[in-house]
Amino acid sequence: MEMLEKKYDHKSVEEGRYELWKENHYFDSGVSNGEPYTIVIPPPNVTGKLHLGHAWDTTIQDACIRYKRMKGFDALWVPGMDHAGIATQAKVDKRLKESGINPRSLSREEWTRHAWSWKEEYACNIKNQWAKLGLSLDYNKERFTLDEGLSKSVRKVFVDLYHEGLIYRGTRMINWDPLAMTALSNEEVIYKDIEGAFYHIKYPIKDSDEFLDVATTRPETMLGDNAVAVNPNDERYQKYIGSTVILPIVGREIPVIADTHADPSKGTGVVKITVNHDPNDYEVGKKHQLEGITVIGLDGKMNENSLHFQGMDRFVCREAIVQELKEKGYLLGVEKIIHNVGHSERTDVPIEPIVSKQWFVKMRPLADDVLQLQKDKNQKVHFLPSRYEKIMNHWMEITYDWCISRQLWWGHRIPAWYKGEEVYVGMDSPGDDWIQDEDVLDTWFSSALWPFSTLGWPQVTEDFKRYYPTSMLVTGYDIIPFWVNRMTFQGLHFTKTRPFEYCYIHGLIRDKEGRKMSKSLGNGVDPMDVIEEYGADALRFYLATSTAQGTDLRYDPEKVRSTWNFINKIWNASRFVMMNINGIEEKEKSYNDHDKWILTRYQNTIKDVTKYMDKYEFQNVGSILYKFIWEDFCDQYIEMAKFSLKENSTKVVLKEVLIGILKMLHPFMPFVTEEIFQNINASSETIMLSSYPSYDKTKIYKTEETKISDILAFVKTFRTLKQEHHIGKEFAVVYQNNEDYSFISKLLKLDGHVLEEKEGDFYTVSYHNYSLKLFDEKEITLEDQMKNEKEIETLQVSIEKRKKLLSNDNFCKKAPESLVLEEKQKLELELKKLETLLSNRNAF
RNA sequence: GGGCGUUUAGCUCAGUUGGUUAGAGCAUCUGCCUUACAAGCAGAGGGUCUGCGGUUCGAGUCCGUAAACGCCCACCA
Repeated sequence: MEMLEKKYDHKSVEEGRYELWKENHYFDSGVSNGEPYTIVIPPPNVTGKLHLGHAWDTTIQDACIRYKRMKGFDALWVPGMDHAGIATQAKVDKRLKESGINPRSLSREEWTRHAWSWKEEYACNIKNQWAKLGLSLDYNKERFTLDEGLSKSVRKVFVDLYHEGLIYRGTRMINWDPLAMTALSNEEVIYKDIEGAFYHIKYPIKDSDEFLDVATTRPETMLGDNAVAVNPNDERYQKYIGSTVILPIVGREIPVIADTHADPSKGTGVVKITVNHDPNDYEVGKKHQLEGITVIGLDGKMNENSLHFQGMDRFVCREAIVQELKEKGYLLGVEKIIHNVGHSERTDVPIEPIVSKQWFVKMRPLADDVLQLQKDKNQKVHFLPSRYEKIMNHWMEITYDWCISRQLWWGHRIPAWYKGEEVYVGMDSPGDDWIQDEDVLDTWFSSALWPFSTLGWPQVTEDFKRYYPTSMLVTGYDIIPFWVNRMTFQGLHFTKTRPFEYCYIHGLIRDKEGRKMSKSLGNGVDPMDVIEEYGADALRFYLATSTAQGTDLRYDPEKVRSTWNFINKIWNASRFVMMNINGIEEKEKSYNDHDKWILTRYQNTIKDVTKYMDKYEFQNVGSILYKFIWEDFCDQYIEMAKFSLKENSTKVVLKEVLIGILKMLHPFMPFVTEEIFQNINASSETIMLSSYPSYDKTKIYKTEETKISDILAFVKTFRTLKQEHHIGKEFAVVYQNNEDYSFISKLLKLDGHVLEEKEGDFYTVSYHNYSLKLFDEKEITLEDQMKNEKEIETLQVSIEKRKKLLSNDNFCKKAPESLVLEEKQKLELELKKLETLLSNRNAF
């Protein structure tokens, strides 16, 4: 046994440990023949560094995996990363531009080579960060969304869905990102409140002096207007239905149509219809057979249909048009408003609704299957906390077809080939004279298959058979619509089962003021910096145990620091144990009272911790362990053990309880627990593969536990009284009776203070069966008496309340018997205490 | 418009089948260098659990209602 260093030094403890674990294959699955327990990591994007949110997310998973592994499960944690289409492409383009290369001047093949080298670089960074965090990932199973196997499953899913009629190609109005120059799904559009205006424009009625007041937030689209609509029931405008208005500036004639889309209560009740630039108008246009005119191009600039505005950016054009309308007398007014505008999730530019030919997944049948699944208690995905199930179900109810094609180079190429008008969808090219679709699939299309594609699907591999469906998925609530929902319907459709039994949802990490961590606010925290300062163990324990399931976490460095203190405490307690267990005999049958006290509490701790680990309530695990270790083990037991260090039983108990503590902490603080464990066992055996403590009721000693607890309560009463009355070193005590006072004397360090008998004023200190007289040399002051009186008063109130409660027939009849008994005992204790206080009063 | 969450000590948060003296960390106050740890030890103070109403012998916990803050979804010419 090597002695530990005097101080806990997280750097030297963590240094090199991960590499040893990895080399020794401790992370490998398939070693245990226990029941499989599987988690697939939410694959981080290969676009940058891991942030605190990743650290949180992966710590939770690692804690689960390590716990289950110690419990004898065949634990598999699948690592991997996501190619992150738009995000990565944007980063690669940016880097190319910075080195003076126009990314679009490269061929697709050349560009892709750059992207892969980017991927290698960032994947390497991420793996280093995983190592720093101590994640026990099985690297034998590592996957990347663009690797060969996963690409094959992506194609298989596409092809199958196509043949089932659940994927189709069609011309629809979609969300277009003019900066990334690609289509987006509805989920990738973020609505933000921004300042804008209602522009009231005069649309003159043909051959008349009259006009219609049309309000719009997007005047630039008027160049493409196809009609003006009023509600058929709106009396104000009945007479105009069927007439013609002249589009200002443009001079084009467009009809006034009747459609319920026009809401009489909104604006002026007259709405312009721009079929090609608004989703609602698009629908109206279809109904009324209006031919759309596109005026904004894919790059967000006004196109050849926009007169002298051609070439202007859409927002520059807005200003220009408003100016011209004003000059020509068509502008009736401008009304400033705050309105919601859709922005691209990735590039943050306002999205442009455009009409385009894209690939879609037909959602209704797939979503209905999930809704059906969730009605089956035995087959459903169980959310933790359960309220998040509603988020998924709601999405499944309202979802519309998913636009899956992206006009990018980085991703899975759509397995569709064209020859003239012919379309072929299949796993491979049908021949050289066919041209493959240029587009790639939405990143989430491949992510949706992650739980099973990583395990070898569509092949029915050994891994797939053994580890699928997975046990648990851990992610933030913000990812539910993008990922959890899609994994669920794809998993269900293709594997006929839920992809994971449980879905553990955590919140977002915020700063101390509750703001989201973001680059623009500059309030982000790099987990690697925290690890440098306090170590991965402190960060992990803090992250895993600080909040209840599903709630946000306000990051507080002070708490990481206090977790470091906690580890330092464990470190020092371990040093104490190791200093005092020389010559230990491992077999021991007889224990003294305080040994039995801690053994009993230790067993109860195992029971509670196991219960909460199984329920994934880590907050509770954390507080139980913290309290047990710091208060029971360190503050109380170690102090008592100092009286019996020569006894083998105490050595055995110190070692047994410490090892149990290390094991229970290990899922959260893998490094330091391993370090101490190996030192104390003087072997290279790893704590990772040791067995988790299990509850043993034969080691519960109720009588002794109660007795020592009473003694400790008595000791506390004594100390409180001594401090409150400023009793210094000169004092004397006289015992009222003689039971167990040698133990109490040691705890209170009373050597030399105990007298047989003494006359004069004294305080009585008592708790339960223990009682003594405490004499102080200095006079008892008025202040002391006041304190005593105040205590008597509050105690009397409490006694009255309890008496009243116990005399309530309803309470005695309806409350559980044990509670009534407990109340009676409490009353008894209070009455005894009152007696003591009253006798103190008499002494004054 | 539909839904969800939060509101508990100065601050950040626990409190999961309702049980009567509501907990922790940090901060504050007092006394201690007690040989594992002063990043520590021994004590103390601090809360009418957002308001109102209800169910109950008993409510931080369940029900109803109001408010503040936050989030999600949908719509917004």
